[in-house]
Amino acid sequence: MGVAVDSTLQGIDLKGTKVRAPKIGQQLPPEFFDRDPQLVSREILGKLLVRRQPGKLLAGRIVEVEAYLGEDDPAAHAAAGRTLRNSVLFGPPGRAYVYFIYGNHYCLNVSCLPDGVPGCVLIRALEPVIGVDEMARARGITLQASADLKKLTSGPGRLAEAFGITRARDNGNDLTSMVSDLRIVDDGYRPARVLTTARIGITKAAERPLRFLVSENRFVSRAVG
DNA sequence: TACATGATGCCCT
DNA sequence: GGGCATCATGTAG
Repeated sequence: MGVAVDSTLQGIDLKGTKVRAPKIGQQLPPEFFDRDPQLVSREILGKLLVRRQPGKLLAGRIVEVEAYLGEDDPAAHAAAGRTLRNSVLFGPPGRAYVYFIYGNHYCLNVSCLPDGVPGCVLIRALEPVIGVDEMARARGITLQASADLKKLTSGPGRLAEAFGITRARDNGNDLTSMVSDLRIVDDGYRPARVLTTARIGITKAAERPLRFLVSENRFVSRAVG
């Protein structure tokens, strides 16, 4: 293997296999997500997405997200109103909204705003922090060069696969609950600089600056420019 | 019941 | 930079 991993965490086994439930950081409360998705987007950058299961611990730092609003946002799944598929968006804040796209990929969002008001943040890229080997296994990738790390979680479909996120398993789960195996925590890290650009891969309302990313971070799905 | 679509990623040129 | 796989979902008929 021999691949170096940039990490701001210290004293943690990066392979994540023999870690005995370390306190990674502070659990984000539901109130954090009970706000405008644009504000949540900015502030969720730098936080850790954590998957904790028996014999498995994964963590990745959130470095790129997009905000999706309500009916005033034509690109949002909530724009056409509530359906069986998007009902999580209309529920309480801090829940996982997972959808299946292009017959191949899952994407993870976090619901925002109070119960009854739709809105979410799409997690688009992570910087791998804990459990790199497990992520590589899940992605079917052999880590040989440092550049291979970027293939693990740089993109919404990629990170979902690396973390084993599926609709059947995670949709509707409370990311702010201590008993949930998928959570978002704050370990104190703060991005030095946040950039804002147009959202990626959409046709409607494509000009709105609702994509947020950590400046200078190599794990974003697409460089600015 | 049929059909059009898509908040992607991978492979090829 | 462009083509395309692949299927759950929503909507029209």
